[in-house]
Amino acid sequence: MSPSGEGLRERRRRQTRQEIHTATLRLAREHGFDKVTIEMISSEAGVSPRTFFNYFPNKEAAAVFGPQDLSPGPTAEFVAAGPARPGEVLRDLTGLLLRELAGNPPLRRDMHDVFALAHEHPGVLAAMLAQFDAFGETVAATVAERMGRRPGDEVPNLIAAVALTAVRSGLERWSRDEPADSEDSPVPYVERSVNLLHTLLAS
Amino acid sequence: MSPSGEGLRERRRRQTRQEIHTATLRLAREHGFDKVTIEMISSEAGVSPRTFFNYFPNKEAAAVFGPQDLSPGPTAEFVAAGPARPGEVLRDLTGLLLRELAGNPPLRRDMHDVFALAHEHPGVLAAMLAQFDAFGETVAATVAERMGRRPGDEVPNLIAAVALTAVRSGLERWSRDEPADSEDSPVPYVERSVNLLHTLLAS
DNA sequence: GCAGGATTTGCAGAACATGCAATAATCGGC
DNA sequence: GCCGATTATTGCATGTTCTGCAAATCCTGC
Repeated sequence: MSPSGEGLRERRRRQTRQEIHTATLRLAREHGFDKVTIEMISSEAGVSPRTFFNYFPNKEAAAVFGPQDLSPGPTAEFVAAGPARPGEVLRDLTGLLLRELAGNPPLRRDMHDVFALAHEHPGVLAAMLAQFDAFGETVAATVAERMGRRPGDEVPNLIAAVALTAVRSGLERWSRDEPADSEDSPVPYVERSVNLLHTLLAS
Repeated sequence: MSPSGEGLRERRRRQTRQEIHTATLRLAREHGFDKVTIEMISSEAGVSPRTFFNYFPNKEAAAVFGPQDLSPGPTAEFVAAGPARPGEVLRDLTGLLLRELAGNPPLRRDMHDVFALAHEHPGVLAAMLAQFDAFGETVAATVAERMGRRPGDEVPNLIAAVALTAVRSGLERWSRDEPADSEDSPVPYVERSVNLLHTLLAS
């Protein structure tokens, strides 16, 4: 295994995945999502069509491919804060997600494209929601760890799901209100949704 | 137009839709979802394969097709209760959704099948989440009406999304814990999630 | 009944998706 | 550096999905 914690194999794999994804978005922007074929995407990404299907089950999944994990640093901090009342954990979690988003400009650009696509193509929306859901599971696991509960426990599950719902709601509005090329940030929008959520709790 | 409020055309259309849906679930239970072809479904439902695609874009959508609207009576009551603090509206809404579920046994049976399918087939999960999301929009419109806010306003949107998240979380657990053929009700599960949600807000 | 519109259907063809087996690349230990 | 084992890529064959189009059929309202 090479010096870094991750072998060449894994790195290349991650890279190919990313390349297929960005190729999909680029081509969709250029020609319209449903004029784009798997063949075009594969060739743009420099792999065979058959390989495309080793990475994604379909175009929609390739378009919405996003973050699988929270970044380790802030997460460790979050977990270390230890057990607390559910409401507090929720508050900390929304804060964590917000910082995650604030610190990752490429992710935000990607998100804007994906939401824009999702508005016009039901299949993309479905794939995006599935992606959020999957991400929610990993978030729930982190929350469970902090709370000293088993993974799969309903409390962390619900906390994660509610937090992500608020985040998604903010991103949704952001993607609708802001034009594609503006150098805007979704952070204020998401903050707004998150605050609304906490207001909801307090009334 | 015939005596009832709805023409023959509309009724038949709704009926065909329903028939394709139940045929899909039945065949999926019998043969496994991915062994089922559109041709099988169509023939089981008594339509041509081409007609299948007039109703649904794909197998997944046919499998998860569910309620599009809240029932009129309870909804009118909900709306008539008039403006209130967001937290109260949320509470009323979760109550409404719960009663909706409690009063509709066929829907529950359907839900169990759909969730079970979704557990094994990512594409079905994606379609189901999209279905929930779409339903969320109509719920949000109802909430907006009650609160005297424009449709699309972020407050009703978030309230609807959060409520449905809790409901979904309960259904999720129910479908995992209860075997397929038990004559159980998801209501206690959903109640549990809803109560948890309100606890979350209160802490 | 009849004109107008909606629905169903068949057909043709492109694109999607999967299993399988051959080839090529990487890995870890020596 | 080399080698056996593992993993990834690719081409091929094949059945399925999905769409556009035009013909035929069926409701609807008058």
